[in-house]
Amino acid sequence: MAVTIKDIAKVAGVSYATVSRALNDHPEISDETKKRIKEIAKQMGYTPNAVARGLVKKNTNMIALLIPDITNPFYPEVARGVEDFARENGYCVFLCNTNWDEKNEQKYLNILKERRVDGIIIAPVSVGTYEYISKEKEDIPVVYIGSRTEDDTSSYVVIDDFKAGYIATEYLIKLGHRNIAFIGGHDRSTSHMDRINGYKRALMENGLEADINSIMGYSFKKESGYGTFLEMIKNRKVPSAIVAENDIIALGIMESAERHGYRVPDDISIIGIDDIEFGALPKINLTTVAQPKFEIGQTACSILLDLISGSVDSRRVILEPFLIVRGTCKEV
Amino acid sequence: MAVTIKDIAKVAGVSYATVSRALNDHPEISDETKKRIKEIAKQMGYTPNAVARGLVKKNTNMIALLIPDITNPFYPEVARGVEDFARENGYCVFLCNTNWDEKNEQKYLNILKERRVDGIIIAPVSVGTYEYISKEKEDIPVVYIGSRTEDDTSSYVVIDDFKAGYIATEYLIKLGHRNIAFIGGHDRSTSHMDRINGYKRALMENGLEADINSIMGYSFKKESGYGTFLEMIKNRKVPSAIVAENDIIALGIMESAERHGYRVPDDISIIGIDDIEFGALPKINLTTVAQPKFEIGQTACSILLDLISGSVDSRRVILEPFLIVRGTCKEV
DNA sequence: CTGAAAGCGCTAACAC
DNA sequence: GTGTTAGCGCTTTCAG
Repeated sequence: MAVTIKDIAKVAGVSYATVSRALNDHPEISDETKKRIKEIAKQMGYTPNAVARGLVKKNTNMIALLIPDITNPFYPEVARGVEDFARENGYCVFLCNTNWDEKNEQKYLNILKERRVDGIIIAPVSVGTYEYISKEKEDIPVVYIGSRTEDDTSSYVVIDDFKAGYIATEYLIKLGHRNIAFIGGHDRSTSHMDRINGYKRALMENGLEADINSIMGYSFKKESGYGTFLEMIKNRKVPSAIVAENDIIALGIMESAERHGYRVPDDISIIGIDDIEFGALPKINLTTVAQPKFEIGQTACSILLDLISGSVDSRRVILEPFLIVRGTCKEV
Repeated sequence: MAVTIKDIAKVAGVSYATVSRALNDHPEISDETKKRIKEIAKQMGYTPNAVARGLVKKNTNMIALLIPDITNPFYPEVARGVEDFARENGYCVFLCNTNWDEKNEQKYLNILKERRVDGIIIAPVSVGTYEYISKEKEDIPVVYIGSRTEDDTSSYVVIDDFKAGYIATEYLIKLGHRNIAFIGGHDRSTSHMDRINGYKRALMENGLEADINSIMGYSFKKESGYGTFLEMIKNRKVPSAIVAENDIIALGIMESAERHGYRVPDDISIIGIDDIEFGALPKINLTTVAQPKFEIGQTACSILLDLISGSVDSRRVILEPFLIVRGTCKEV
């Protein structure tokens, strides 16, 4: 059995309240006693029990970060931002991978609530997450990332997704493309809808039609890019350029194109959104609209800690996306 | 304040022990009362307090996974294996990114101990981790991944790293290469030493010299590959082929080669170890020695849960690496 | 400056 | 089948 403050008290010949105070550096304890007790604690190999402390203090100094896909390099970079900020402020982050599954997400949310984490940062699987979370929100602070809410009592950190879609499309248009498709995920996502709207707007402003049939895709994974492009080939509807909703989808499209005899960017131009590290490899050289990933994580964590401390009620931050021109788009 | 079992007891007109038993499906409680109490609990929005339960039950149903680099796609895939297995068995996994920093690692280990996680799976930053952990091992079950220990009281899951280094080098030799360098991380890692020994053995068995100067690198990150190859160029010591200790280092080497006028595989052959997803992209097409990533995670978690339940004392598993021939190596 | 004692929310004997 | 009670390890009034 692990050693407790009672054991220490016995050895030190003081009450266990004194031990608790000494170990927590309470000002009312004499420096001498503090030093003596800390010494004894160390020698006895004492490890404070955070579970017991959590029970009485009603906080755990743990926050959770729920992400849908740990294998998409976008999220690890966001996680780094969260972790860095959390660590500097004495919080420990519990990283949970929901794997794009609402069941998993709900389960984690439940467990996290039971574990009494102090707060949650979540990149929701879909807008369906909102109604589920809204119930608990009173109990536990939540910051959304990559997904807006309509109300102004929630907190979130997003990029201007409309603008991201717009920038990508506009760039392609300026390159002379007239037949531009959009391949993305499902429509139960605010960022998806916003990006599509940005895409449509850019088309319209340039007198191009936003054909509904040119908006495709089914998930936020690489396969969606691969499979959807394959579909296009089969249907003989390969456009001259594609806006991919994110970089891994873009990578999937490139892979599919490559394997079926289409050269990028000679036969088809592709632009992504996110700016994941692997897109920058010279062999890939993916043109993309970047998100400030690390900053998203940092900002979200900063807001969450403010929420926890009660210094703010809610905060919504919209960061700016920016174009990174590399080699997967070509003038026509 | 959250609702507790006492509140429920009051409403239901029973003692709170009864509530506890009903909620935990104890057999001694009549089905009727169970149903009634569960109904009341639900209506009152009760969430069990896992902190309090943890205090008395002395377990938390949480395990931790410590990885050195969440941005190396190798680890997320291992994490998926751990998570899947853990989830199926009612455990929650706490993912911690140590960022190749021993300080962070120790800090996490401490926090985890205080939080009384039931067990830990760790890919150590270096062999220095061992001495630090050995102290706690009696208290809390630990499974190492990607790193062996000498003693036979520890548990680990690794691949045969010697063989991985050997297979990679032998393949290059069979392709006709005579001047083969090795670029890897630091030597405070068992997998590093093993892979190098495999590399050396393959060279020796084929009558080639294992020149100490051809073993280079300084970290397990992409930069190590990039920078080290640059060094080779400067020193006019570019070999005809390189064994990279892992795939992201290989990617770094390829990037460096590419940017400095070396074509892969025409001017230089490169083989990696790991088989990360991005290496399989057609534009990259990295030849590599694969590790069963998901299986490593699964197996480690399975062992850990056995350790926790006490059904085994320790277990060491060595998985087989296997060659995946793609396009970055060429016959000379 | 330190001790005594209550209590955080829950589980698990031990009664009845 | 259900209630009573002790106690998990700790923090925090309240006394002194």
